[in-house]
Amino acid sequence: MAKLLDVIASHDEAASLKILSAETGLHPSTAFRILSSLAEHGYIERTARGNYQLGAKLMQLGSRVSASVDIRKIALPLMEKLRDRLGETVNLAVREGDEVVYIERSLAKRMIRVEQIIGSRAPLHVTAVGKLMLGDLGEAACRSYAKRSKLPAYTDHTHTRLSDLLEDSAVAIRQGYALDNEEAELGVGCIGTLIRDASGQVVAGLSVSAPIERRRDEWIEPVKETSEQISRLLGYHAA
Amino acid sequence: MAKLLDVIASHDEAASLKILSAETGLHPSTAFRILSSLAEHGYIERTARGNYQLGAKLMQLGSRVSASVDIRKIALPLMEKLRDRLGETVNLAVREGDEVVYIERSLAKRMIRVEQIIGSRAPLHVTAVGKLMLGDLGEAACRSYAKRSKLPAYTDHTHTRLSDLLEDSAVAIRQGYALDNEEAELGVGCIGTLIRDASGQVVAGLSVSAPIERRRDEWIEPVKETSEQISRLLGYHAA
DNA sequence: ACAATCGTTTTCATAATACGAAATATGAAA
DNA sequence: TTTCATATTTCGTATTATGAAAACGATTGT
Repeated sequence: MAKLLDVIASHDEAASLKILSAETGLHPSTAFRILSSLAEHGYIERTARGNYQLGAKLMQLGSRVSASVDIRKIALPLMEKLRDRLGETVNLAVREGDEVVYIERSLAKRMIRVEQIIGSRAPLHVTAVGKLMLGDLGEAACRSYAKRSKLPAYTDHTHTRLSDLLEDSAVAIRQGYALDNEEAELGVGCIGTLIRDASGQVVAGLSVSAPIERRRDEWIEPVKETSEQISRLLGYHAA
Repeated sequence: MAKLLDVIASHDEAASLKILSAETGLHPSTAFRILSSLAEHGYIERTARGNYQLGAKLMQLGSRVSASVDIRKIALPLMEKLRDRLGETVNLAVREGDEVVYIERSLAKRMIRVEQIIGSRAPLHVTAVGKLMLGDLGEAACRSYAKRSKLPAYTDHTHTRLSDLLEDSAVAIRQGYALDNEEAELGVGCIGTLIRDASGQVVAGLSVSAPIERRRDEWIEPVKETSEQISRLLGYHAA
């Protein structure tokens, strides 16, 4: 049953019994019976042509999944995979007021590594993820944030001028990732991306942190991919 | 399995095996095995205390349910129940631009009845559902609509003054239902409510239409209840 | 219009496994 | 600790799922 639902979900169009039995490896008559039972309970629906697609019941149940099913549980395995691939610390952060809070991490297995404490905070404008969140909220919200926070400098690389911040966050959104060039702490560079849920809302941010001289542009794609995978697991699917 | 998922979904907190086996009528050991299997596949998760709640997999699958799983299919049975209860025509409409479009109906079984043609349209400000949609969008959008449409009169009951429309739609939102007092056609009265999906967005409107002299205030509650049921089936659950 | 073909659905004998009772383990309260 | 309630595992039996094959149905080509 799980195989069938996965295969149906993997198709954009409603799929035929033949395709489903082939891709799951189930005997057609077995697949047929399971599908009939699923359809009876509303987990899948049949189109006019008799093909199968996911059903409304999944929507109802899906929407009731407690928000407390932590993003962390879902993200951690993928974060570890990314950490192993890049060899550097990977962080998961959410927004809380005008700060990002680190809620999960996967530490680099190295002597010299960046170590964010879970629960630690940083203002939005000094982190890659925070700048993306600002960019996502739009220029007005960004201006308002600047006014409230006064854009305090954490290092001499921090964007303390509104115009710089606006430019940086707008570019970040356009590119789908943000850099942090020693803006929070000297010697530390980050690459950050956003994570969205089923409703398209930004719910978290993913970032890799490394000593600035070790950071590589080649990491951008892997980080983007990982955050996209996490978003998909949370139900996001690009417009 | 379906029973178990339904019972889990019906609880706000994670439920124990005892509760689940009792409420489904399944033998505890049977329930245990099914739950274990569901958990293995991610359809449910276990809390630290060993209780069961819906899992992330349902979110993923739920979000992939094609939008083409028509609201109509889900709504029609409930519309028919409402029609049988009130004895009058029930309509389902969605917004399209500055109009509502009727996409489904359940006709009264009477000689004299209101008959909307599926696919027919009406401007927002002359229908109960349309006024609710305007109210939901807020005052600014309502003003902008009035400017664009010029609020043409369909009968001498139509609200053609912006102030009347603003007042009416704001009241409608506050009450959770709207009336149409011969505003679209003389002799026809409606009671309308909104339908929302899992993300809380308004996706459709439900209305009962009857000759104005037959319409009763007692119908308001049944109409509200029915639209709430449909919203729940679409995954909406009140904030 | 008819046969042929392909995909779906049903039937049926058999093999697999789900079932419930009971035994055992776990953990919270006394 | 001991006790009690709930959760988990075990095990023989009964139920049900399975795949092969047949029946059915729709679509395509002749």
